[in-house]
Amino acid sequence: MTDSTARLRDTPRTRPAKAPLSRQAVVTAALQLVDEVGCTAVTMRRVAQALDTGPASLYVYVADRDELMAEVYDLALAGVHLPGPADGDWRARLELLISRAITTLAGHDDIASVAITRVPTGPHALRILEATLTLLRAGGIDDNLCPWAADLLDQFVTSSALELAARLRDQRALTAAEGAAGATEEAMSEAAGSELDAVYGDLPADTYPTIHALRPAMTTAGRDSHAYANWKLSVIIDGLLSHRGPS
Amino acid sequence: MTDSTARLRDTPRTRPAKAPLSRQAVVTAALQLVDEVGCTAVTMRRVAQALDTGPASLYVYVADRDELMAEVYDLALAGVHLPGPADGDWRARLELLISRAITTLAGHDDIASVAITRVPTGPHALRILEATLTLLRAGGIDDNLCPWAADLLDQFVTSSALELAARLRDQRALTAAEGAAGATEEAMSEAAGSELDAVYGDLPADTYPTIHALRPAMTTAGRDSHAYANWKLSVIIDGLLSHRGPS
DNA sequence: CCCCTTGACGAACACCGTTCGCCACGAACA
DNA sequence: TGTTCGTGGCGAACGGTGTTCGTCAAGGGG
Repeated sequence: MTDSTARLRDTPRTRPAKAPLSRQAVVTAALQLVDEVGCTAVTMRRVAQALDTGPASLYVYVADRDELMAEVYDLALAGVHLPGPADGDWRARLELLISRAITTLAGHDDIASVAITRVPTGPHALRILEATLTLLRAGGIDDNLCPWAADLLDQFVTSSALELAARLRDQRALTAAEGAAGATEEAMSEAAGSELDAVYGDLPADTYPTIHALRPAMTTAGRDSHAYANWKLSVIIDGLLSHRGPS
Repeated sequence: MTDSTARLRDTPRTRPAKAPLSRQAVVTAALQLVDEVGCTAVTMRRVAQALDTGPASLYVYVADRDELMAEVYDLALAGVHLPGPADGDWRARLELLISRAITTLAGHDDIASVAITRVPTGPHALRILEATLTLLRAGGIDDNLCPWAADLLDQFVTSSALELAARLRDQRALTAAEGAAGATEEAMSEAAGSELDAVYGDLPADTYPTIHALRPAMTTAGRDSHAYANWKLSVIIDGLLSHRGPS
């Protein structure tokens, strides 16, 4: 008896500034948790624990885990600053916008994966879509093609963010393992080109002649460079421009 | 006693042609299950049930669920036929190869999602990579750029397959719901342009002027047409070609 | 002052991936 | 031929998940 009443009185006293538990608080805590433990490890129980409450309390503000993650996705996109006139012409601005979107999303682990299941319709996603469409129009892309082009770019952003996030993640895991065990040589070789080079290198030359012939260029060493990502983006924009004149 | 011996004698007699439970049998059953109930619904328990055994038996042939899905992914890729000389020049063949990869993958629900987490190194993935690289070289793409170009195309295949699979899935769910309830009007409007058009349509014109201006072209009606996917692919190839001359 | 709506939440349900340990079976060997 | 031993098959269980239900306390309206 006294125990329960004491606990009831103590709990609010121990946490007097406890969050009023709004929808925004839930989403913010979830995003922070995504950054700390990764996307798949963000469970309703952990989010609730971060707000020190029970899992059932979250469902007052959020219908699903999916809906929560969609909200987290849009909150992550809030960190993307739109390029301004000082950033150059339309093409420079577009490349900057896309690059920022990719790096920002990849900075929150696999959060971009929610954009695969459902088309994002949050305010920040729309803000970026609006900016993208404006820049494409400024580049002279045909009005009928702009939505398609924006969709293609969005597809590129999502997949690039996921790829980058995956690389960042197992790079982090690698350095962590390196810290634990002193396998410097193994860690070095894996960090440099991962075991993918070994896979391509050990391929029989008669079955895969072209892979074998291009093996020096297949190394994943230069893959993490910004030049690679920028090259891909410029390829897409060049392709869009070649479709500008004719419908 | 008699019960147990009877059961022991009956079980093999009831299932005399029971599969010897090989790795291939597990993977095949998993792929079939993917087609029937969808990717996320493929659980170890269900795969085991399809082979009428227990979940623990699968771990003799497969280390993880991840490894199983990776194997399923490669088995799915076995269904894409490589274009031959009769299919036209290098560009026509490349476009055909990419299109086939997308539609084949999308035909097995979200199976392409395994290509996001881990780089596919199965035999069929390598077979397709080999063909892609060969066609790119035939197109005059610089040898140093071919791996990058192949990676870009692969990224495009994966994301396009996931997008297409998602559309196929909730299109199927829609027709199923239509069959259950007779909401013909609602189903029609949703099937035609989904609720995405409504989202874009109800956007305030002052906050999102470009989206509003391009609204007629933003309709998702024509999005499922093959023309759309082909256009995106041709944009990428055009972009690659514009990088052909200079390094 | 009482009632009654509503947010908070403990407990539970159904299910998941994975592991442990036992059991029966087939082959190798005496 | 009899015995032992390694191994595939698998029942049972563990720790975890998303989600729901029914209860409970608090606060505003009558």
